[in-house]
Amino acid sequence: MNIAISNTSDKPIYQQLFEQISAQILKGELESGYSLPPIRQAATELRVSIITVKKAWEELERLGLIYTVTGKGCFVAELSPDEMLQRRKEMILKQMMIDISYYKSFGFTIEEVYELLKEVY
Amino acid sequence: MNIAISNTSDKPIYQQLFEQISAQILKGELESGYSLPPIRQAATELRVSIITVKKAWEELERLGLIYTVTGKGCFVAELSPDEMLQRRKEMILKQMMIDISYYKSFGFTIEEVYELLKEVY
Amino acid sequence: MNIAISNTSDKPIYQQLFEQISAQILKGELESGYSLPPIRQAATELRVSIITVKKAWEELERLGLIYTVTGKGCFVAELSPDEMLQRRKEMILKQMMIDISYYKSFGFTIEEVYELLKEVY
Amino acid sequence: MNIAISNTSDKPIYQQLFEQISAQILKGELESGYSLPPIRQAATELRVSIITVKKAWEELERLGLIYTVTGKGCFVAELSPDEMLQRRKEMILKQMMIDISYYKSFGFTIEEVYELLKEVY
DNA sequence: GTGGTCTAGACCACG
DNA sequence: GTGGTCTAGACCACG
Repeated sequence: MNIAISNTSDKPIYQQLFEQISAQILKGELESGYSLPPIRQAATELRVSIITVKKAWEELERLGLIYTVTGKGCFVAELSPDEMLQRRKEMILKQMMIDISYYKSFGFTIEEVYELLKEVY
Repeated sequence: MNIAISNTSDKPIYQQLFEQISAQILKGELESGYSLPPIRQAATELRVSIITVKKAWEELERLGLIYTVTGKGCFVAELSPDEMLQRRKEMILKQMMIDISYYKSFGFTIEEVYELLKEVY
Repeated sequence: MNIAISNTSDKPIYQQLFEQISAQILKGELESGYSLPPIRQAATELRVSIITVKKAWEELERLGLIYTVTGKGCFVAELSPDEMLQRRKEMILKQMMIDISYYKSFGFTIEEVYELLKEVY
Repeated sequence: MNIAISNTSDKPIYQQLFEQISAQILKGELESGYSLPPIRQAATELRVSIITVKKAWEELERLGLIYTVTGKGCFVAELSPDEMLQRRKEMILKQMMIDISYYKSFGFTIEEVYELLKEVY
């Protein structure tokens, strides 16, 4: 588990957990079949509440990125490279819709947005 | 006042108000000297609380986009076209930093992000 | 009448009027017997409400800096140089008490305050 | 929490709260990491509304004097002694500019102001 | 009529 | 339990 939690971020902790682990799974950094640490252990290591970890795990399961084997634990699901790319796109496209409507509301064109993006990327 | 409030958005109402009005000011749609509607009237029209409107107005004043004349009302501040462009950039750059770190965390390059942006813009 | 009104100041307009005129009287810039402009005229010149001017004039009269002759207008009161100095001190001492308690609350000594005052005077 | 609220002061309650707590932080009386009382508890103790406390806390956070950890509470930020002195100066310099222009308008020199200050300090 | 402030109480997300 | 937000209504100073 290579996770960085920020307590002062606007993002809820469970959301930070969810995003970072899903990214690791979809980039292949966590291989299919890999066993996630037990909730209690993860909570201790990350110094967050068990409830928080559970919420993140549930969201991962809901999206089919992990699956639970009762009594054994949680495991990274099997995804083809194509599926992984597709899912990665979905993860950012949903956010992009929101981001873009914000940029647009301030009157920026796609080209202007691209120029600014390059500056800060 | 051309404002659309979404109750389903996770953005607080005062934040929506602030963003929409600041965008209108910085795009020149509300000219300098223009008198914003009295907060009580705005609250009634938008069907929100006075305090909610006040909070948005306060943020606008804090950024120097409007100013208050006691007993008279709130007015759009005078900004040069250069300042307006600069401010518009500031408004989205701060958000862009956050957006980009999200895209990056899922392993996308600037070019890939640009391609996806074009699709949905 | 040499008055500068700020609409964006925190100070109420009538207070600005009162302070500036009392300062001019107590510094001898407006001599005793000098006739203040009629309220309506002052209001027009200064582009403020009649009520505002009236409030300032009332405060001046309350402190004995001007007096009203019914049907004739308002006139600067007669004050000896000693009285004028005394009154000037009173005007700032009252405010100083408030200012000092603020400086003190942030832990500054009189010497430190003096050093800072010199920098910005 | 050692706060004294004055209902006779013309300073708003939230401003009094802000000033007193910021002074305590910047003088080192509240150490970094110290947990401020929950806003609801503070509101009850100080017999003011939650929103009033919130407004003061927001200003403290805006200046970086405290930070919020969701679900945990508000904590005093970490500031070096140098930063604390710098911030303390900033807090009174802004006010000093206003105070001085008032003293000056009544014709007092810096030396005269200093003499009067010593009398009442 | 205008803004400034305040209250008491409420519902919600997060942990 | 913690903060975040919101409401409806109130009183006040200023003009």
